[in-house]
Amino acid sequence: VSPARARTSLDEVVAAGRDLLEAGGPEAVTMLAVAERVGVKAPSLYKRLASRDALLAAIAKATAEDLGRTLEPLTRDPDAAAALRAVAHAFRAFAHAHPRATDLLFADLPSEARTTAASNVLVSEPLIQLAGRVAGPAHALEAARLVTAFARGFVSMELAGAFRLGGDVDEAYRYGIDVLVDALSSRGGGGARRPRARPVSGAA
Amino acid sequence: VSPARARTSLDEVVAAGRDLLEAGGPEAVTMLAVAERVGVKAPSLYKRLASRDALLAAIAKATAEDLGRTLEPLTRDPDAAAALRAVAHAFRAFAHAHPRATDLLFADLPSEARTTAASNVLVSEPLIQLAGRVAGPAHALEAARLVTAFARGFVSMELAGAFRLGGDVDEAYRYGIDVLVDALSSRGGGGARRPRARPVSGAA
DNA sequence: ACCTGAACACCGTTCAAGT
DNA sequence: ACCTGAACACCGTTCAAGT
Repeated sequence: VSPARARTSLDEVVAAGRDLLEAGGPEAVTMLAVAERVGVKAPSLYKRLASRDALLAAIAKATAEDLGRTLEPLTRDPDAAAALRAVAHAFRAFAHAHPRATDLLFADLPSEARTTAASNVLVSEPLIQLAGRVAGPAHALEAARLVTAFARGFVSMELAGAFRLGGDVDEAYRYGIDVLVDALSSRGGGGARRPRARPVSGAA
Repeated sequence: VSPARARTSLDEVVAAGRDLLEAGGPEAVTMLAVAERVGVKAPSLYKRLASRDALLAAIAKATAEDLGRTLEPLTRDPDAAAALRAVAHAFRAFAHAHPRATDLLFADLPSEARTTAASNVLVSEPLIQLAGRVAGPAHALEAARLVTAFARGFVSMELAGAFRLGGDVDEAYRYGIDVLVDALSSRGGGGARRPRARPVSGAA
């Protein structure tokens, strides 16, 4: 006789999870709510995913991929300092567009699978290379971590509502990024603020 | 007849919650586990706290107070740049000593009560004044946010295990703090690295 | 091969009743 | 005035049974 045909898919399940996460936070990502959204009963989800934690990890991974696709092209600007600033501002814009998912990317996961995603994207090859172009190859990794840590910290505090002492928050972010990029530039290799004609990889 | 006498207290309940949090993460902070620890049944906890969220908020608040007490004295060093570096390193040490609680301070809370605590401590009066001494009064708030965001971002990524590309993590933090403090100093008011005899509050 | 209903363990929370 | 046992709703997860 006819075996039951699949009524949903892993992608659909993850997409439903992302919607619920953005709409109501992690606590709204219930196996029951996800199941209802994809037109299935909760136990069926376990054909696609081992657990709710695995679902959250899958959401984090999908988000990390989106973020990576958003940022990567920006690292190619021949003006390395401008590229680094652009990446930082694009990260913040992404976080504003997907606040809960960005939070999840860094923070929420129990167990191991958690920040793997975030670290792989945000301190990944293209960003480290870019940081090396700005700060000099000897400090590539440290410079990437410096910018990443600032951006992540600023945005997470901002999303959590930690900036309630007034002041222009956009301006504070721009100030921070400018200070960082300028400092890294002047410590790093050659011309700090002069755009370079093309990427260099071993400048003194 | 004799009314039942109190078998525990709010302080004891919060202390039990902090122990459980540090030992097993937020999911280990169960009303049942807390109740067992203080020698009471779970429903009795609701005489002290409105909800589990209120317990987490109380834990965050207590942690914020500890952190504030740890950092505040360091802001008094007449050498403002040295003081700012010391605050940053002390914050990281605190986070290493109380990783789950520090995470909670910034991230975990549902509802409103959450990051109130963190923001009130980490971007509070003494820190803003200190940042103003380093970067000049016009940029006090932005400079405080810059250092705070970096420290919070770095430490949270570190605690989440996001730094697995090798490199000396201690050194990366020191590098970041030094770059930041130097950059703020040279942008800010008067003598960047020369210690000042006593705090100033309105330097050009 | 995927689906479902029923069931289990666990948890936050309420409440009537005890002292 | 604080304590408790019992109960409820909700949730993640398992599993035997259906197609």
